[in-house]
Amino acid sequence: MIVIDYKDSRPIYEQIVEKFQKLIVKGVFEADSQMPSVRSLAMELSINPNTIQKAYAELERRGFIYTIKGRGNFVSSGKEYLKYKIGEIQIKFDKLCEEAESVGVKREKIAAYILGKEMSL
Amino acid sequence: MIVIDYKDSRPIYEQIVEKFQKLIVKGVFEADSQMPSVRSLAMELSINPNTIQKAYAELERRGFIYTIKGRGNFVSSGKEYLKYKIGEIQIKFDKLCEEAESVGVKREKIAAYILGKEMSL
DNA sequence: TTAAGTGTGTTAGTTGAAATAGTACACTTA
DNA sequence: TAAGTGTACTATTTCAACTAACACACTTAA
Repeated sequence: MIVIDYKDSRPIYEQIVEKFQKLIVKGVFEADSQMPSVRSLAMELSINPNTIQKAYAELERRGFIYTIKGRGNFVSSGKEYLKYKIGEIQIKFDKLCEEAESVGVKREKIAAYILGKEMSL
Repeated sequence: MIVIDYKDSRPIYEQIVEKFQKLIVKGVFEADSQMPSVRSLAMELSINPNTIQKAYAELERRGFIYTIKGRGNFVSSGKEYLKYKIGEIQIKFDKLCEEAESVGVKREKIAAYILGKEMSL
């Protein structure tokens, strides 16, 4: 199911995150179904359990899975990740708006630019 | 004028960039006045000329100074850096808007959020 | 209670990209 | 031509990210 590409320069845990993320977004897994345990997947891929752990922690941070200590990792209900992602985007807009204001660009101007009513900031 | 802080974890060239940037923004240097040469400043700070070169290249990229080969580096006219910075911010807004649209957030909604007419995206 | 499963935390080793240095080259001016 | 300037190439160093080893803690079922 999951294959590591050692020609790929990206870290292993990142490859794992991406692959599960795609599968979950596609709806391949049922909500609340159990993920492979960190040990079994590590064994299958011949890598250290900590690397799977790191991937799972990131998937949890992004809202794709949730963890119950001693029981395992489980797939989140489908829309959790969208909520997470929009939250992240909102934070980025907040920071960027502050940055723009610090160089004299007003919010009205930003809004107009985004709506295509102004060609530049 | 410029002092390196070796307790500071940031790289030397970055410290130099920041210090000159602040001085130039403050208007301490006249426009078109000459910067210290890479060699003289390197000598003064007891570091390699390439490190100064790297700092100056970054300052040029940001629009704070300009270079004439064989002659030296010179301070840009005051407003160059603002133009640069606003350009950078514009690019970031473009990317962020695309990202938002990819998860179903419309531009109208973004504009409304930025203007404070909506509490969240 | 115990055994076998699960995740977690701490520490140590590895490795690759970024930072810095050494050196040689090219342009500008007097 | 000499003494100043910036620049390019390569080598070395350093440090943070990644991965691994191992011990600990929780959950469940027999």
